[in-house]
Order: sequence, then structure tokens, then C-alpha cells
Amino acid sequence: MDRIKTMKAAARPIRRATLHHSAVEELRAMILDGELPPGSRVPEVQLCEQLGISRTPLREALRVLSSEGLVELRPHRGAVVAPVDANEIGAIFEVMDALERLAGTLACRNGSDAEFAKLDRMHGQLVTQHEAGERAAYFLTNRQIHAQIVAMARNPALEATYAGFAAKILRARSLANYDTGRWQESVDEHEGFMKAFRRRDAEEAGALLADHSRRTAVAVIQALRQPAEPEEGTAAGTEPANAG
Amino acid sequence: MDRIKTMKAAARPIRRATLHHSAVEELRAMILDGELPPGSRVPEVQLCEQLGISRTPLREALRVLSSEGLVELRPHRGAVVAPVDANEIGAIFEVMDALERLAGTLACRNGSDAEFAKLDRMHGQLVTQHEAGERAAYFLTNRQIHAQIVAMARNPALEATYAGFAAKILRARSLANYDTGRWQESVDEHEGFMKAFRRRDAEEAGALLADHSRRTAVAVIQALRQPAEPEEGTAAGTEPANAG
DNA sequence: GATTATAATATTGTATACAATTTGGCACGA
DNA sequence: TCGTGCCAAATTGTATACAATATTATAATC
Repeated sequence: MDRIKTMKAAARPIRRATLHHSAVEELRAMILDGELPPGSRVPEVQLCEQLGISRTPLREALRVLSSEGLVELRPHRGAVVAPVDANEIGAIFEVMDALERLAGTLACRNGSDAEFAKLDRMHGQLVTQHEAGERAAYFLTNRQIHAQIVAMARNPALEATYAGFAAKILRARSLANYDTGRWQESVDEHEGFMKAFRRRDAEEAGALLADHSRRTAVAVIQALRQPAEPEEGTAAGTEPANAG
Repeated sequence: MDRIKTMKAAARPIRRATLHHSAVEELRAMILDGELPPGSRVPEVQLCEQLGISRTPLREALRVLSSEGLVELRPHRGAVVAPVDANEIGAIFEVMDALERLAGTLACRNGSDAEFAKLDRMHGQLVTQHEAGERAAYFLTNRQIHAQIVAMARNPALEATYAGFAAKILRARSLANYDTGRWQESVDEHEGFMKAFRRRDAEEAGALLADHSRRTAVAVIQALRQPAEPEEGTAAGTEPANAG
């Protein structure tokens, strides 16, 4: 959440090391990777020795993650990784649609030509990866494209809010393990809003991005409501292989 | 930020008391009331004895407020109350416009007749308070109306995000001490979107709310860029008297 | 006199010890 | 057999003590 702010500070001296800050990033990664599954309890002492730190910075990290909505704190009863609820994800997507639209509109207004050129290159890469069937790479490029669009909006508040919701949605995606039917459709939608971007059509780009988000929401929530298929590989650390 | 979540939990036993949680609310109120002015340093020990708690819960509270963007943490250099930057407020309002639009649209779709009736009563109260020149009361009712609209949207994610931004905007408002020319205009805009609400016209209501937010943004930012007039009363605890 | 190096002070970051609350089990009784 | 009350263990919440870093003051040098 405060990653934006630190990036904005141009001269970050040498290191940015406080244990609780590292703990936040570490725990957030563990939650997003599914290493700490939703609903699982988070015993403090166990995590402490696992991370090699004391309880004090760990607890500070848990408070931050609670504020981000990734864990829930129950007084005197410990912390649990926030469960992924289909209704909540639906609500998040409703807001996300509006944010995507705003990002698209502002990106047209504020993005530089160099950035639009870069966006075009990324889109080309996306198409290539789709044709080659490289799902993991496609998925990563997809996220980078959307992040690039948000960055082009030149709005730190939007960027931070977007990042928070994107994280929760990412978690839902990797859980739902959805994708198959949606891949081709998603690429087509990307093609659509890229055309609008090339014309710098702010309204159209925003509308298409919002629509893209809405359709993604339908697919994710549908997959989320169905029993998740058992994964083949190891549970922790598997690359999410779903299409945006 | 997590107020929503706790409200969602139907049966909250009896008390909800942890010192760090109380400290968060206390500090947040102090910041929003201007008791801790933007840019001021936040020495831990001093606040500890002021709140009658130890450093541990206070520090946890500071981490949460940092995650909310109300304070900035500089490693080994202490915490400062986040300064109110006109550019940042402008960015926040850009997002707020989109959220207001979304709230208006969803409220039309999901609000109950009883809620719309209540909204109507609140609006009547607003008009009365405007005519009577009761600024502080008007300002409170104004906030309650917008909160009511957001609540009618039935979207916890929207509600939480909205609350976070509203807090920062509130802080900017009380600092800028703007209002005079905008009061009548604001009431007229309220009248406008209330008409749309009575027709349950989701698109129109959302559009008018977004426009209302945008116009408020212009007034606030303009006031923020001008040197704030010296206040008459005491600096801390004065009721903000600006119009929405 | 200005500037830089150095040391003293103060403040923050972390670890550990203690207090409070919840949870699970067990005995007791209906 | 089920329910209630109580006790013990475990875990969380808080306070304090210690370590590390930054800030300020002082002094030495140019």
C-alpha cells in the first residue's frame, strides 16, 4: 500500500530495512502465493521462528496486513488469513470496474507517447504468448499491462487502491484456478481496448476496460463458486496459470 | 478501515477492547480534528503518556495509520502526520468522483424503499439547515447523506474505500476552511441528484453525484492552494464549518 | 570564521518478560 | 447421555529492557 509512496521518493538512500516492513512483504507474498491458505490460523510464535524475528515486528506486520484486508484479527483469539468469499470478490470487482474505467480514461489523457509505444509492445508480447500457449508468461504480461495503464493515469491514489484490490483478486484467481474458456475472449478484449488506446479515445478505452473487468469478474466468480479442482503440483509456490 | 468488517459480524459479544485498536481510533480522531496538524512529528513517548499506554500498542497503531495513509513512517526517524498536498487531494478526488458515481448507481439498484424514504428525510433536514444557516449541522448532515448513499450501494469494498478517502478529504477541508460561495451551489446539486434518486434513475444519479464530487473538488483544491485564513477560535476541536 | 570530524544525547527498532483472556478438558450433577 | 461449571494450558495483549540508528552539540582543523 505504501509502495507507491516509497517509489515516489526519488533518492532512497541505500537500504530500507526494518524487520516489520520486511515481515509485511514476506507475509503478503506468502498469502498471495497461497502458502498461507485463506482461513488458516496464523500462530505468532511459529511464524516468528520461521521468519527468524521476534513477536514485536511480526505483530506490527499483522496489523498492517489487517488494515489491507488480507488477514482478520480477532481480539485475544489470534489472526486468520482472510477467507476468499465470492460475495466479497464480487463487491471488489464492482469497484474494480470503476477503477479500470478511470485508469483507461486518465491514461489516454496523461500517458506519454513513449508509454503508449511501450504499451503496444507489451500487447504484442501478450498476443505472442497467447499464440504460443505460454500461460504463466501470458498471465504475468497481462498483469504488467494493466499495471502500466494504471501508472499512465498519473494518479497515486488510484494506483495504491488498484494495487490493493488487484492483490485480493489475484488470490481469488489462484484459488479458483479458472481460465480455460476465457483465454481467447480475454485476448480479444485486450485487442479492443488497445485499438481505443491507439486512437487516444479516453471514453471508449475506459468503457472497454471496465467491460473487460466485468467479464473477468463473471468468469472468476463462477469458477470460485464451483468446487476447485485438485491441483497436480505442490500446493505452495505454483505459478498461477489462468488467463486475465 | 475495518469498521465495515466488524459491522458485518452480526454477534459482536460485549466489548471490543484492545489498546492498540483504541489507539488507532484515538489517533485517527486527533489527526482528523486537526489536533495533530499535518507535517507535525509524532514522538512516541510523549503520545504514550498522553494516551496512558505503552509504546507497543501505540506503535502498532501508527503502523495501521500509515497503511491508511494518515501518517508517514520514516525508518529510524520517527513518524509524521501525513501532509495535505493539493496534488494528492486532487488525485484522491479523481478516484472519489468514480466512487460517488458507482455509489449512486448501485444505490438505485440495491437501496430499499425505506432507505430512499430515509434519504429523502435527511435531504429535507439538509435544506432546512441550509435555510437556517446552521453550517456545522448542515455539514454533518451532508456527510451522513453521502454515507447513507454509499451504504445503500450494498458494497463493503466500496464502503471501506470510500471511508478512507472521505477521511483524507475531510482533513483537507478543515484545513482549507473553504466554503462561502459554494454553499448554495452545493444544495442545488443535492436537489438535483435527489430528483434522480426519486426516479430511481441510476445512470443520472451516478452522473450527478460524480459531478457534485468534481465541483466540490475544484472548490476544495482552490481553497487549499490559497493561504488559509487564520482561525478565530481555538485551533483544536473546532467544528469544521464548510459546506459540501 | 567556516567546515568537518567526533562524541554525547535522544529517539526509534527489537527482544523478552509479564499479565490477561480464551480454549480445551475434566469432573460433577441433572 | 447431555449440560454446566471449573481448572489448566496455551495464546494473545501489554509493558519494559536492551540495541541500533539518527540528531545535535562540541571541538579541532583549514
